[in-house]
Amino acid sequence: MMSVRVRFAPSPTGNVHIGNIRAAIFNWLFARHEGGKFLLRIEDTDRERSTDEAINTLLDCMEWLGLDYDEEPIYQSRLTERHLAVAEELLAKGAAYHDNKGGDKPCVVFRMPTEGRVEYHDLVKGKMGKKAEDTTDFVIVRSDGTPVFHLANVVDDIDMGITHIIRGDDHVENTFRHIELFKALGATPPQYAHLPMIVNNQGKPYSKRDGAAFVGEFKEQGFLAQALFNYLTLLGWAPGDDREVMSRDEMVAVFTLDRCKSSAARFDMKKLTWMNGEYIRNTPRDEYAAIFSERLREAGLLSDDFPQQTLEGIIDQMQVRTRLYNEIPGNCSYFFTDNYQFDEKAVNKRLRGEGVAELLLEIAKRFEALPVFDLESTNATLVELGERRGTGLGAMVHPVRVAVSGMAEGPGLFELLVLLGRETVCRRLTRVAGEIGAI
RNA sequence: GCGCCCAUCGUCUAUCGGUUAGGACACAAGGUUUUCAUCCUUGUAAGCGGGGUUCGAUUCCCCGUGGGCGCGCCA
Repeated sequence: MMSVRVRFAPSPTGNVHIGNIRAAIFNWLFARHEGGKFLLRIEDTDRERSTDEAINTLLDCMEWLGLDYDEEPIYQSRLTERHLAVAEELLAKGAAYHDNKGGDKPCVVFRMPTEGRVEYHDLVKGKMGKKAEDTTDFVIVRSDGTPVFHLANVVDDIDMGITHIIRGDDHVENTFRHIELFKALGATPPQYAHLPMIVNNQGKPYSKRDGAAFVGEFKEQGFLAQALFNYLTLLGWAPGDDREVMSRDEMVAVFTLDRCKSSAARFDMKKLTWMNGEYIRNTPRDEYAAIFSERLREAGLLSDDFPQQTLEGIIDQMQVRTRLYNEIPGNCSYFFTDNYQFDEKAVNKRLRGEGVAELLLEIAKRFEALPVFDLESTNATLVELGERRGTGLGAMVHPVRVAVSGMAEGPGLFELLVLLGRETVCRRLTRVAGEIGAI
């Protein structure tokens, strides 16, 4: 049994599209499951776009996602002579011919069969085929003497000993051509598996206009590599049981191509975000703490003299509530500065009511008078006041939360108050009481 | 236009002829007159249409419909 060799063959343009990286992930999973090799071939024949920077971006993305490859990357641009030699071979065999429909110099065109059928068995789509008369000849060497994708792709796959080609749906038509190319070159065509496209809300291929479309953008927005990897794996594939959040080892253990779907999958940012939150909650606390602090320092909110114990308490409260690392500064700036933003809806709902200013001042006064300012005492204060006024605890809690944090969400109120400290809480309550109309 | 492919809750999916069609996201309600960006419970919600094959079709076949992809010098 020949051992599996698959490849990821991106053209380095500076951005790696999620559709492409999903194909890379599936290749990687397949190789690891089969105990085969996962190879990287950089199709850098477009010298204009294939800069060193673009190649480094590509390599960074793969490293970030943990897509380790098994042999030195192949750079297609260095193989041009080989491609052209093969074109000559095809010409000599009569499998290709010169043509100059373009007008200027002739190009080399590969001859497709004219009778019979071109068929292959797709590992995810099943039996595929079309009549030879429905196929058309195609250019393999441009009139400027450079090899075209089809030729280079097939020649390299032969030379690299590729056994399985796992790629996007949009290559199905090319497959009929490529198979004939393999045959004309006396090579056995590899096995093919075509993955469904990742589409947007309109069912069109997912592009930059639909939001983050490149791996780098997800990284920048604070998505975890593991979460993106896991989410993408579930687009067009399922383990067969009810598992969704899975470790890499689990996925490798059960990944097979026959469990891939053949219909397009819609990209759902909400589910990815949820999954990212799952991964963040499962991140070791130390690791989360480091990232948390880093993000706040970047935002200019955390200084070195911030009390460590308080910071630890904030981290405990925030880790379970973080879905995206980028949300961190915006979601808890109030812990670090008096200059926090007020959410307009929350203000309107909780602070605009009659008597709220007076209430906040009353609460501040009672907090000042407490012997100790902790969870129990602050809680008791508001419960008692709520009873005394006959309005209940809710009428106390919400205005206080919005006043001291500016938002309607966050840690439990009493945890929040204790972390902020009596001084800060009272200062804010007093200030907000005086400025309600101006907020 | 021609060719190829696809079709289960709003979304991602399970089901490989017999299920009360399951799970997850999202949404809604409750726990909670202390919030949700956490947690628990519950709920709403699906087989594109028409023919066959079969004792029985979401599942197999055909025809429609809808969508995607491709159609000689992008990759």
